[in-house]
Amino acid sequence: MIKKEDVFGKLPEMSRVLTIEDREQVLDEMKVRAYRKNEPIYSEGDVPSHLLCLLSGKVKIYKDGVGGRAQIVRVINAVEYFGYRAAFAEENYVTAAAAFEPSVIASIPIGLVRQLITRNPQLAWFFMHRLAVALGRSDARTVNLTQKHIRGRLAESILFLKESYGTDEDGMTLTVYPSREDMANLSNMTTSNAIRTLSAFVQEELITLDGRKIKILDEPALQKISRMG
Amino acid sequence: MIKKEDVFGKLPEMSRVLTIEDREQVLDEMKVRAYRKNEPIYSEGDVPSHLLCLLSGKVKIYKDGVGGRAQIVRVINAVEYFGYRAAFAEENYVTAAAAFEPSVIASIPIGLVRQLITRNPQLAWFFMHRLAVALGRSDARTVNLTQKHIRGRLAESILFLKESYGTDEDGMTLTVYPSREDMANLSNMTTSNAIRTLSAFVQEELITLDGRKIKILDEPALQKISRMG
DNA sequence: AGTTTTTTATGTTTTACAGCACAAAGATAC
DNA sequence: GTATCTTTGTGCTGTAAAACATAAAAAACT
Repeated sequence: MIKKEDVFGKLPEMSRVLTIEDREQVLDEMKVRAYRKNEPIYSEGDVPSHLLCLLSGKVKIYKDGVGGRAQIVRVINAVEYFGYRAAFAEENYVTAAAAFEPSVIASIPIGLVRQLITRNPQLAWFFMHRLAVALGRSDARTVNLTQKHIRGRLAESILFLKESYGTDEDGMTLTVYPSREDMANLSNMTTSNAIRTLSAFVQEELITLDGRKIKILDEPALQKISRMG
Repeated sequence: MIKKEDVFGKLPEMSRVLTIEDREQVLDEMKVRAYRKNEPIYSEGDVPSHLLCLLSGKVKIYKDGVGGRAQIVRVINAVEYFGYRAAFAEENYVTAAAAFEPSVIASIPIGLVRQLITRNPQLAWFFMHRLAVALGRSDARTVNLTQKHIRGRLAESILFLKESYGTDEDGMTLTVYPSREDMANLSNMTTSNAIRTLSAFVQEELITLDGRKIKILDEPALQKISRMG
């Protein structure tokens, strides 16, 4: 059983800037639930009703495109808010979210969040900052995914996962275990090509693979491949 | 000569929600200048110092990618704010901006804007809303540009320009006159292919071309091509 | 344990698109 | 008014990556 009192202290910024009364209201209205691996969290077209906060686990935000091919547009790491863009834009979701691995997620009704933001300029600035950073990343991603060649895109995805989720103590082994299909959906390529190109990277001793475990052997080389396209 | 007093009334949201004192401060610190066609407004890597507002004209936001190929990520129509993402993210610009056609732009120091936002929840919400909408568009664009085929991407760009800048009284002729290279940079393709595919659309009587003037003849067909990829 | 389903792997074929090359038409400069 | 530069237009060639086809391996289910 998850205690909401313990959860509140983890919420970024909110635990820092809210008044006592606001804290109590958040605690009162917040819900917490666990998601199984690959379990959907929300879907394209859904009406956004809550601000979500990933307390533990890993989440992917993706968009289904032409011919059922999905593109992962963003990944979420604990402890981070997500799922608020659509609500702030007053739109339905244009993306879907699913758990990469078993995850625990807190949700706070969006109406309450909007009140808090109105009352609290620090919190407003916090979310503006996050949105602005995300938009910059998204624009960069658009260009990278469209202009780079397969090897460049895959190299970038590997580095992106390292950036996003970090590594084991060895500093080399990714702590996320994506399927080949996930790698393809990150890198805008078919699963076949993700498999093929990963194999090529192993051959060239840039990485090693152990099932879904990816270990980076030559990060500078990957960076170069990513940059060159 | 442009009178700043006349300009203030045009500024979205600000002219509506600011206090008298804040209005005066904005008027005092605001600058207005004109840009010639294709003149750069800011460049990738620049430090953002001002909130910009396009008073008249048209602006493209783009990013240079691999091999000098540019990708237009967003377009701005009057009267609309732009150039604030980087400042809000506390980053340097990751994109560049240039005038599509002769344009007049007001600029307000970003420090002042941040003060206004802190004092004024309505204004904060306004910018959050804009950022959230832009992020959704950017994510959608990522998928469209990566997954659709050339014809789909070009059809989408034509519809995108219609959405963004509108049409003449006939409801069919775009009010923006992009070069073939602009069309290519919007649609993630080479200039040759933009030319070729535009010609194909003319052949198929989906559009007519008169120099850079694009007239849509069969919008439903273009929408279908855009959707199908 | 055995059966089915999913994931990974690899080879082959096809094609969409980039990359030239070149020419004509327009725009800009001198 | 001629020369130069830019933009537009078309044809041809090469290739990167998708599409398709199997098969082995791993995982999930009975």
